[in-house]
Amino acid sequence: MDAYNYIKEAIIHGKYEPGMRLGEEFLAKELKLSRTPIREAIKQLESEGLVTPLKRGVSVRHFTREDIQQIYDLRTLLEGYAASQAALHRTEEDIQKIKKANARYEEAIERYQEKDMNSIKEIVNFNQQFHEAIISACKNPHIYFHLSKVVVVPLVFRSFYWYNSFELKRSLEVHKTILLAIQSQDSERARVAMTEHIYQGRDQVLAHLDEIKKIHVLKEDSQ
Amino acid sequence: MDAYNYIKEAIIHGKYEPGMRLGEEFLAKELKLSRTPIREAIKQLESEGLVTPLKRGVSVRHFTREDIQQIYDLRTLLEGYAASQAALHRTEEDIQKIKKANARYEEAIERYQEKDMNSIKEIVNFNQQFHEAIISACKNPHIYFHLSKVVVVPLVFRSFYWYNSFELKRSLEVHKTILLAIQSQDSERARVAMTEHIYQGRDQVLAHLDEIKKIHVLKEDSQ
DNA sequence: AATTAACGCTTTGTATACAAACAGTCAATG
DNA sequence: CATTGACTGTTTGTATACAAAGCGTTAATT
Repeated sequence: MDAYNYIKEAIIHGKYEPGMRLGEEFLAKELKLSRTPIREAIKQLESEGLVTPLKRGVSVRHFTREDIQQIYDLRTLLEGYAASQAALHRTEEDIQKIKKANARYEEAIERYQEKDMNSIKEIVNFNQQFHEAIISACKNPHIYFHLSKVVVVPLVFRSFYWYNSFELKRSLEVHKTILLAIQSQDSERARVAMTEHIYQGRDQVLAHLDEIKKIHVLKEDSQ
Repeated sequence: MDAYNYIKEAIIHGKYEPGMRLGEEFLAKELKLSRTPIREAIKQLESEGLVTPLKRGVSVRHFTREDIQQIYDLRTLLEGYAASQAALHRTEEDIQKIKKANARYEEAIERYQEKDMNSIKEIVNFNQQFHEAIISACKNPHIYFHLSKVVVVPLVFRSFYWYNSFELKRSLEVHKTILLAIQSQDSERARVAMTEHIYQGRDQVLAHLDEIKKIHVLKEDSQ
């Protein structure tokens, strides 16, 4: 794995906590690389907004309540639109992909063990596949490109950390509603259901924002 | 000016044409720098989508008709939303800023000389200030952040290259309509007017897409 | 005692050297 | 004649060395 993805994952999973300073030398040692590739990775992360520039170096970005409100407003707008367009332009193949992702999501939820990192990673991953399948079904690759930067994965990951079994199942049901709307080309319903779904995710993030600053990464988690 | 901005400007103004390969060594000579800072700049431009990765190195991104359609769809969605929110949340100060930008825009249009690069640059610049003033009036800095990446400046620049005096004045009138709607907190009107305005810009780009591949950068333009 | 100047240490920015990967060419072989 | 293989030159990827800029601490002066 290259420097960019390594650092990104570390931020997503909370290994590098919000506010933590990321010195080049430090990262170079951590990844056993020289500073050159590290610097390039940092530049990219900076342009995505995952780290914020300091007077010297960067630190892991910290998101305030207000940030989260605003980011999710943006996300509902874009992903709601994507869902509505997907309903209009989806092919049979798109539908199969969405179904498949959601089936895997369902399986992962059944296997779910509270607060187990690998279990969460799995769920987050299939959830992401579901959303991405819809976004790519809208036939506007530029939406996909930009949404992948709007969706701040650390926040999504945190929201799943706090889901309980019931909430996961509810989220699964909403996924099914969205799928059905897209399948039956009901674009407005798809938009509204997606919008509501994302707002629920936002509420989850906001509800648990203060509880801990860091999700503890367990030993057995690091491969 | 740093490597990133230099290359970006060169792409915007057509000095580096779409499809042109940008080798590190070449850019290093051009900017009289070593490859190290060049590479960092390229990584950033890549993550913004201004250049596309090749098997080896990158080339200046070429936008197809379809790309332009899709990008502008996205832009209307976001900037239409921004205008509607600006209408709801604008302060008196915001209005003054928008007015001021538009006044300068008007002056620049009066001074306009067809196909003169500096004249166009000036107009593009004040137009941008107008749009940015509205976006920042919507009080969601994340929208600003992402819109600045959605709005592909090379395309905007090209569209202005082809505007004639009449079209510029019409665009000015639409600006005034948008301003009025924001001032009177008519959010839906602001959204619709902005959306229409951007679609007009898109039509302009599409209409002249084939005419030339490159806008010739005049000697006296390079400072 | 407080303010500032200067020094040294840490960290980032840039250049250069070297290693690795890729593309194109030419020759050998079926 | 086409296809494959090795060779060569070019370009990117990484490491390291050095330059420049920031920050903290200490010492000197008021």
